[in-house]
Amino acid sequence: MPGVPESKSPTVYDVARQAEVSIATVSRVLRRPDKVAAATRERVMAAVQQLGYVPNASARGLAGRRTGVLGLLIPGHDLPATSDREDARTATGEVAFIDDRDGSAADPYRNRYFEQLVRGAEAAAWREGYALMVAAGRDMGREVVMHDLAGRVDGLAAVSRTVPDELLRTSIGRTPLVLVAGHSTADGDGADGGSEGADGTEGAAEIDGADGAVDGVGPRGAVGTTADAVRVDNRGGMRALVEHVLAVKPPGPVLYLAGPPDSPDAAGRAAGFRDAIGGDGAGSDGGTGRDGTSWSEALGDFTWQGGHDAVAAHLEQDTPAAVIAANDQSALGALAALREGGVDVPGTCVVTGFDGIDESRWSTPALTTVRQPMLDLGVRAVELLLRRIADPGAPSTELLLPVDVLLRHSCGPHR
Amino acid sequence: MPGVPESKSPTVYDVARQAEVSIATVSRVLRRPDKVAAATRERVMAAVQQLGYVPNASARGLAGRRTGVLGLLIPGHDLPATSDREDARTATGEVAFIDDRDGSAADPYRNRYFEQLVRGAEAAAWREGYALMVAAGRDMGREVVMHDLAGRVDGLAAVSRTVPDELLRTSIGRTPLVLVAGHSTADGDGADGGSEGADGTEGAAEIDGADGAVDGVGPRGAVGTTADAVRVDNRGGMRALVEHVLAVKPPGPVLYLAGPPDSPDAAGRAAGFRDAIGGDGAGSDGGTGRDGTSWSEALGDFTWQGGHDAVAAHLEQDTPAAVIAANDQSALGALAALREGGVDVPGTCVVTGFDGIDESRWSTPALTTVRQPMLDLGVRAVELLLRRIADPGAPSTELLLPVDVLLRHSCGPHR
DNA sequence: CTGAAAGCGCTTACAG
DNA sequence: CTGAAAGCGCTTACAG
Repeated sequence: MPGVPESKSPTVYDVARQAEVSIATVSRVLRRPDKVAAATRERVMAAVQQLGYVPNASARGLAGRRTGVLGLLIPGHDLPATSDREDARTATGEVAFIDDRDGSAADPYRNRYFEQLVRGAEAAAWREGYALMVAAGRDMGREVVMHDLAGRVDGLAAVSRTVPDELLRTSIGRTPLVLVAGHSTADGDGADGGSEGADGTEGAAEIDGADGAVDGVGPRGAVGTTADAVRVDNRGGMRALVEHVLAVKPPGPVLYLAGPPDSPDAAGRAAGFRDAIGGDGAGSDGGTGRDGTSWSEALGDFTWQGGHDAVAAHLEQDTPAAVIAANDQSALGALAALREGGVDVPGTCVVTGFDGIDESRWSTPALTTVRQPMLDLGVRAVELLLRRIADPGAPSTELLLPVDVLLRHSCGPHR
Repeated sequence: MPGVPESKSPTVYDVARQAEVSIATVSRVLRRPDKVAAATRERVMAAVQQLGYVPNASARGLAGRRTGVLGLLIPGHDLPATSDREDARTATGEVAFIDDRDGSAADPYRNRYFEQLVRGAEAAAWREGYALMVAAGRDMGREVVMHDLAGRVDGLAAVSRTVPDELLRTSIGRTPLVLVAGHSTADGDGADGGSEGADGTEGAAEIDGADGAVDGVGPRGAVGTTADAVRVDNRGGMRALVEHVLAVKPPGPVLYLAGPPDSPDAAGRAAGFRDAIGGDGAGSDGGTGRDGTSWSEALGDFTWQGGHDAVAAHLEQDTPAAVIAANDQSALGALAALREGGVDVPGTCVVTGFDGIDESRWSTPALTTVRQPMLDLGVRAVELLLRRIADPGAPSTELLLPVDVLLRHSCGPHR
């Protein structure tokens, strides 16, 4: 292969020499082909082909002051320990047999909630000519990951509460940032308090002190800077769902199975419930709705067990005609408690969830729920980020995405 | 905020000035802290903190001749058209109601098959100090994506047949490459022919002409270069599964529901079936196994419909005591055909699949199947890639990962 | 339409 | 242990 360097990648200089032009022209052909004479362009392209030239993204990023990469930070778990993954077998032909009649062999480490988000963001980014770099916040070293990411990208979309606001502030520096609605999925991560208005107003996200990176320990800045954000209409979705339930449920009282008090998602959904039920009792834990329906509230924690236990306890005093759960997992727990209590769903009592997780499709009966537009969330986050990058000084935007109600068997016939 | 530049990100020079050291020392503190005196190190770290310094990854990549990024190329679909995503509503409070009693509202664009792969690769990459950049091959512009990716990463893992080998060769240039086992999921993508031995030998993957980038059109190089590869033990998994089935199935003939002839996965699984059934007839489409079991083969195409139709047609002549399908989707189709034909599963006939897709858990009866270690596939691909990057001249490696058999109700009681 | 030249922000031998 | 200097491979005004 005469004249072709085997070991080293060709550079603009190699291409320029081969095409007998300057490196400026090579660059122009690659970036703004219309600015170059057709004949020259073809010579250069031929040289590019021949040499198998691939532009070095680092050099591009450095010279052009943009990386062409967007970052996405999502919650995530660490890998299962190697010993769990590998078992003892590595050789071919050793096959493990697993009794999975209960379906429990599904990977517990899987976090499906954000897969769609990633897909949406990824597609939108490439469509706009950006690559997407995804990082799942590890329990260990989130700051490291953040920091690392911040230096690699032109902008960062972060799922709310993936990292502490403090970290966002100091790590990100001047990197454009978009906050993406949090998640209601209970995931051991605990702290679900954060940037959304706890009253369900879902106000703009605030990052305090984003103005100064000088003092990392002093009092938070009095004037918070507002970041762009994309959220999901928790409140409107729950309102619509509950209005539907009130129209179709059997006569009798309603039980609202709430989420944890410190979750903004839970707060938004609770507000939607109150919007729909109306009447007195707003703010308290029970009352009579505007249509005369009597209702009460039980406290869940977004987990299956929490939902199960709360409903089981409630059943000892009363049998509801509807259980409105703040999320799917607790609704699934409620379903189990009702079954154990001999309550027919949806005949005697209808049940609804919120989130649209896979399990909601496969429960018996299948769960009526509100699906969050995770794909769109990703797309919008990228769009917002791009806007912010294009105009760093623009006023901050907050998008509230509409949701879908998925009608399934758990809320009975659809009159 | 006196002395703090608001608009421009601080560089090593700013840090050096603040800490009263040279930029070389700043760099050293960040990369090899042990090589710097403790006092100096602390001064520099303080300056880094104060200025909110974030290293520029492009500059690092350029100077250090490595990007610290690994690429992963997976098959993928484009985003649904905007009109499909957005509907007419954007305002809050507009909620769509969707009748999902049949569970069909699941996102058809979703490709779950690779989500685990990505997770495994992502986690492994970060663990090793690399970031991961994922690109889903778009129908349009795969080459563009590939090319773009190649310039951004230190190495690339590509799912087999995501892009044509030709493209791999010319686009990737000198970027280290690892091939990851293909997929058997029928996905409209069609061409499933490729790098695995069609006889089930699953030999090393060959990329022809990887030696020269000079001639993009001439005859393929006579000596193919072998790329590293990670594969899944299709053959061993199917063999183990079938041995189990032979032990538990009701008396009667076996039907092997094969995959498309041009699929290497299908070939590997078919080979595993023949290993297990033994006896004569190897290579033909039926015969008598070594234990006297009579068997025949029907051709499927990895789709539900293909499996359904093939089995429905078969039922007109014979009722099998076991249907071994080459993948889950066709097994699910087979299940439906058997139900329509009034054949009791697993009482009269047992059924098995291959892949471990979600739907296999939720079918009635739940499907016994072989689960591919997708998470591990991602982890191993990254490990192999890192090894290759560390030693470009090393002989190529091929890993064959063991699989799990998931025993569920479709193959009856487990004696 | 094209070229010469500066510069993007780091890392890394090489001296000392 | 620390600093001066070269250089990584591009892009982008600025001239012409």
